[in-house]
Amino acid sequence: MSASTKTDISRILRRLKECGLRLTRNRENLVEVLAQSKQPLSADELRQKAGFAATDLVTVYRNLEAFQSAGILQRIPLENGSQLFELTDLGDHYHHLICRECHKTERLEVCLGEQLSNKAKSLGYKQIAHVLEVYGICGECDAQAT
Amino acid sequence: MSASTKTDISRILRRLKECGLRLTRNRENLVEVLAQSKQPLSADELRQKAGFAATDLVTVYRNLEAFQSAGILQRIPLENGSQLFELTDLGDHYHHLICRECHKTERLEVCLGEQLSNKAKSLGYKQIAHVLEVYGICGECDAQAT
DNA sequence: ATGAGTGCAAATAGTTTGCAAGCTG
DNA sequence: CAGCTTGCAAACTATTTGCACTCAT
Repeated sequence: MSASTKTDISRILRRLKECGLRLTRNRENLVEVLAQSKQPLSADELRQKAGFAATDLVTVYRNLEAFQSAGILQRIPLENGSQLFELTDLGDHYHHLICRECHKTERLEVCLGEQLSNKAKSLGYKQIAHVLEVYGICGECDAQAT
Repeated sequence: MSASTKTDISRILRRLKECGLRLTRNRENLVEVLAQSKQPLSADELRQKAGFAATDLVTVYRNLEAFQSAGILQRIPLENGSQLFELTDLGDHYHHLICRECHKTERLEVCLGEQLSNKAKSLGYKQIAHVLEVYGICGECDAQAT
């Protein structure tokens, strides 16, 4: 895992460079935290885990935006309007089952991407994207709720 | 349309009453606006269309919350974290193709509800809900963007 | 050295909460 | 008349923007 994570990281950094983004301490940190996290993270969790380097939330947001444009990051919307962030393989994306309490997530196998895009295109829509997420209370959180 | 809308409205109001909600001028107005709108509306659009009665956005939000609990209303999340609201038939719900510019929406036929719920249940999740929305730029908005 | 990247402060948008007064059943 | 509803003001959260300074290339 750690070996493959390491190569993942340098591959991602290379990709960022190819997109004309500069390699900064902040960005390296953020990519590393994202790559090592087994779960999608909120902007603030990300800042905390990135330690001293990524002190400012603003920087986190701006870099997440840049990462998304570079096609290496996906946003996962929560029911309350905030979001989690997760690395993806170039342009790929995933759907999830998400606990609304602890934000633990599991990837779902389904994806209707093509079907939905075709429908949208046939109706004259451009720049199509879709969201498919399932929310619930996981076993642990439900137990804790007494 | 207007005749059936009228019966729709009284049926909905009856339902609210059954749920222990009082019938106020505000609520009647909101239900009427929602029932007559061919498109889902934002909280603020709803307030404006409801006219003099529903002056306060706070009241709109509180009533939308109540309507949802009564099972007659669905929230549609947008990409920016805000939401649109739409009446639904008791507990039913829909998925949409939504223009990110003008918020025009079309209902989609797909719904993976059962499949997704089963998966989530099998993983020990409770209080399961899901979101499936498609976003794009509709033909008109794309043309206007020049 | 040039312009992308950053931090700080402040603004924003959408939504929520507290509390006193008003209205429904 | 009890207590659900409402309005006003204010708080809140997540996110965005402006601007001067810094750093990667």
